[in-house]
Amino acid sequence: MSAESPEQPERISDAEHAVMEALWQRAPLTASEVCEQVCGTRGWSLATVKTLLSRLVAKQAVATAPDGKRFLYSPRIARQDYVGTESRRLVDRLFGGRAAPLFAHLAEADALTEEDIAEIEALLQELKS
Amino acid sequence: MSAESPEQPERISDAEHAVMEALWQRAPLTASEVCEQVCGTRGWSLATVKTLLSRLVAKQAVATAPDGKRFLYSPRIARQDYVGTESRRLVDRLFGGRAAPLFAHLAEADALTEEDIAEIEALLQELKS
DNA sequence: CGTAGTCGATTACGCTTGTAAACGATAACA
DNA sequence: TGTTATCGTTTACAAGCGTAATCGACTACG
Repeated sequence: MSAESPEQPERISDAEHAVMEALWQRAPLTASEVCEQVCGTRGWSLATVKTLLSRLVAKQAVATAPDGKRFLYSPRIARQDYVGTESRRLVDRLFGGRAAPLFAHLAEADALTEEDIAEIEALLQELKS
Repeated sequence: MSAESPEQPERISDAEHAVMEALWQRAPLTASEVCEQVCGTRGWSLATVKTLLSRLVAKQAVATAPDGKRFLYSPRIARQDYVGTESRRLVDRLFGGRAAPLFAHLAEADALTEEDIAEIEALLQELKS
């Protein structure tokens, strides 16, 4: 383990998350390239993306590498980890930390496609072996 | 359908959610009774609970009924619904709306207990019939 | 009748978030 | 060399949130 990082990762907000998604999909990117990915769908200006990138850098969720006069941005946290903590948060908050009730809820709400069911079944088989 | 409620339900914050949980568990309750349920675990003062209750009333998530000089508070939205939208939000944001990847993730992160697995398996059986 | 307790309502205040404009440095081009 | 386009940084500002103190009304007790 590396030294002295309490590394209690600061929460990433909703808007920031959109930026992370762009970087997870392809990195490193310049601020303008990130904007190309997200400004359209979210209706943001480049300035907004710059702000979000700075905040993410401050939160140590994104790293910068100088490239001439500008920076290239890359994720410092793995999507896997982010998704993990977020899922756990939800399961803890809403389902007492148990995954089964979440699953039951999704089932009841018809949020499961045939495909989902098949895949989950396959996963279950694996887990049992 | 009833008239003129755009009824786009305002987001319930984290702290507010704790209050909702108390009311979902037992209602109606006075502000002090809610405090008894939550002030301990969250380290809040009664004043904080009162603020949260007011905000929930403003958001139409909680209803008040006068009882002598004070109010009795009850949830106006069903836990089922809240849990539903929150789960869907997560699944949409992180897993492209598909439940199977969420499940896969939980499995991979060892977030599933033996019990969970058994229950989910049972649910699957039901779904298939 | 005064006073202490209790309610809900109002006000407070610092932090985060969403959204962006303004600024200063620099590189590229004319 | 002067100007323009482009970076990252700084500043801005309203809304939402966490956390609470204060206030005005009222009740119950002495």
